[in-house]
Amino acid sequence: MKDVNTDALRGHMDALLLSVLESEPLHGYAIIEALQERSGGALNVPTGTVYPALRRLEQAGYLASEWATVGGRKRRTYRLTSAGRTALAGERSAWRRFASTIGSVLEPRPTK
Amino acid sequence: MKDVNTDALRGHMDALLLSVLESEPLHGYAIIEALQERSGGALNVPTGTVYPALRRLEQAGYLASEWATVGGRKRRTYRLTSAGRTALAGERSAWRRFASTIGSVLEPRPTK
DNA sequence: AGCCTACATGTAGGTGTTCTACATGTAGGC
DNA sequence: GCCTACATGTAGAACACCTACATGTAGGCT
Repeated sequence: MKDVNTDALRGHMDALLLSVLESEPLHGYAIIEALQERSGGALNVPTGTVYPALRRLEQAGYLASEWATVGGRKRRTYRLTSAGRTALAGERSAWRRFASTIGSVLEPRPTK
Repeated sequence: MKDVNTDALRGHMDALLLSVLESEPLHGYAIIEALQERSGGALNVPTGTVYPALRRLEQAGYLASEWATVGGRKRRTYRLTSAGRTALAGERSAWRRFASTIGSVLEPRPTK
């Protein structure tokens, strides 16, 4: 599967991150793997994008985190706050609107 | 209809511009109107975005332009080059891939 | 005359999210 | 001793978009 141009993700990253955290808390590395998995391998988001973005979302109040040590390795595990759930719902509807808008321009149905 | 967040357009602008020029040449102002129309009013792209973008696309070889005077007003009319048509096809398939990727993460089908 | 809206193009400067590249460290297999 | 996977993080650059401004014509209303 060809990679999507990650530059095009601008503005949709938050939605993706909130979405993979919806069903269970995950740490950064696992989030990256989850994105790859869910996208069928199309989404290879670099660590330099994910970690700062997670901090941003935590500061915004959408995520909360705590440290854990598993197998001698330290992890920071993030979970959705209730504000995060609300934000996710908003991101989802914004995405649907966005996709349908772009679609309507890119592949217009012939009117006649 | 609620506006889409135009900031999220980052990376998809070229596709939109090439797409509205597919069936007929248009000048900048008309392009903005065409985008509004096709999107059902959701797409209000500011002139400060469109005009520089058109120049960028012309420099890339995807568009060609010529001046015209209509009703005392000067217009720069853009048309797709053949390279532009090829680029548009690429943008379309990139968009489909992108939308399906984001969709698969944002609204995963339950596997069980 | 004066004002407003629609039409029409363009530039300057700022913003912000993303990228690339680097830095650091543990665990475990070969 | 080396490599890969696991794991987090920072610094700095890139760049496409935004806001705000600048300029000018045409035409309607008062």
